[in-house]
Parts: sequence; structure tokens; C-alpha cells
Amino acid sequence: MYTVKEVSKLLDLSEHTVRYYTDKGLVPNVQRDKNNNRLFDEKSVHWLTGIKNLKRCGMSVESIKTYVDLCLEGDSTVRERYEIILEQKNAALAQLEEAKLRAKFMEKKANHYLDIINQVVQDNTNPGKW
Amino acid sequence: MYTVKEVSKLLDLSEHTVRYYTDKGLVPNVQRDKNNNRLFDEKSVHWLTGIKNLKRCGMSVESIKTYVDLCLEGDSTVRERYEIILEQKNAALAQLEEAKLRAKFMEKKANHYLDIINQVVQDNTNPGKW
DNA sequence: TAACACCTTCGAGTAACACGAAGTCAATAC
DNA sequence: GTATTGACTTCGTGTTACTCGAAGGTGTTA
Repeated sequence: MYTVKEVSKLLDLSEHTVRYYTDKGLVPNVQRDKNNNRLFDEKSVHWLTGIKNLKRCGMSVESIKTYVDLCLEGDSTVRERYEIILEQKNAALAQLEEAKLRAKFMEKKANHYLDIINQVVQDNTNPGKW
Repeated sequence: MYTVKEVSKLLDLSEHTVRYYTDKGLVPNVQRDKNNNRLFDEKSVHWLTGIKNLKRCGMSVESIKTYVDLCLEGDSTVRERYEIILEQKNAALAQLEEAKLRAKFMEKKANHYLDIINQVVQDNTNPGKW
């Protein structure tokens, strides 16, 4: 069983965020100890992992809530859930491509600065101040 | 010369966001036509491209503003700007790794659902409802 | 001359936290 | 035995980066 602090470290989420998600009903069956402290078991961690991933795919907390509720409804919602996951998987793939381009862009930019700092004289196809 | 609508399409930003960035001073020297409409030239587009990338690296609008101002100050700030870019480049690389993991996670999830839908009976190392 | 598409400013609304106050509880420190 | 420490609680406000919509100015097409 994990405390808020422990899961937050484990999943690299802020404690605020962990509480926020649980309070919004994104994590089913979060237990409390006798002092009313949230207690997370392996299943909770599992849920939170999924939630974190869906969130980073770009899903809103509200949409994730809908998805979680569908999960709790049982087998009859499998197809509907699949559609959601499929969409988010595609979002993730698109993000991956974007991330690649962005990383390249930033590497170029950093190298550009290195060139300037090292006084490397370049040809004048240099695209400008940026 | 581009209108707000045109750059927003070109760079895949909302018109609101383009206006927001220009009004916050992130894009230097944005012209206006006789009807006071914003007009973006190639340089502006160049700036916006950089801004978009920095933003997606996780930089706040405020920090980007600081960076842009440093750019406008000239050569004396090159080293300082390099430090900023370096940090953001590393952020971009970290994001890239995260994006890879997330894409994998989502693909597994999607395949998991496909298995269920196709009634594939699996071994019981199945990790649960998720 | 009217409709349409585009632009403008401005002010309010929203999502997803982030933060801080005020308080509870249990374990250690002196 | 009290005091400090540290983790937790709830609640309510603040922040960022948009996002939306209203109200209105142009300029071209029908």
C-alpha cells in the first residue's frame, strides 16, 4: 500500500495531481486508512499509470473519467473503449513524430549557437538572427 | 505577407493563440496594414516557428518572452541564450523518450483490446481489467 | 445595398493544476 | 511528558495559457 507521496514519486506526478485525480473519481476504489489518508494498492497504481498515459496523449480529465466509468461498466463497453484507445494511440503516434521533429529542431538550434560561440565562419545561407 | 488566419493554418496554431503570442510581445516587429490588421512576413513566421517549438518543449510564455528579448539585445547575450536552448533541447530529448514509451504503452493497450474483441484466449498472466 | 468573410479589441470563462492556510495524527527528540 | 517533525487532510483562492464570444470596423462579391 502506498501513500500519496509514495505514488507521486513512483509515477512522477505531483502530490497535488494525485489527489486531484483521485478526487475527480479517476482512480476506482482508493482506500483510506483509519486517519482518512488515501492508500493506493497495486491496482490503483495501475490505474494511475493508465491515466497518466491517457492524459499525456492529450485526453481531458473529463474524458478519462468517462473512459474509466466505461471500464467499470464491464464487458459490454469493450468495443467503445477500444475506439477511445485507438484514437489515443494514434494521438500518441502523432506526438511521437512531432517530438522527433522538435528534438531535431532544437539540436540544430543548439548547434547553431555552438557555431556562433566557437566563431565558426559559415557560408551566408545562414537563415537569420534566430 | 500573411494574415492571422494564414499563419495560423501554416503553423497549425489557433488564430487566438497567434494573436495571444503577438500581443504578449513574443513576435518582434509584427506589421499592421492600413486597417490595423496584423501582417506577418517570413521573419515573423520564423519567430513563430521557434516560439511554437520552445512552447512545446515546456517553456512558459513568460520565459519565451525573456528569450526573445535576449535575442533582440544582440550578440552579447549569445551565451545566455545558448544555455536556454541547451536546456530546452534536453527537455525535447526527454520528451521524445517519453513519447516513445507512451506510444508503446498505447499500442499494447490497443492490442490488448483487439485480443479481447477477437476472443483470443490468453494465458492467465493477464494483468487485469485495464 | 446587402450579405459575407475577414479582421479588430476586450472582457469573461475554462482546464488543470499549484499553492497556502488551518488542522489532525503518529512517531521521534530531548 | 511535551515539543518538534513530517505526512496527511480539506478547502478555497491563484495562475497559466489559452478559448470563446460579443460588438464592431472594413472590403469584396451578388
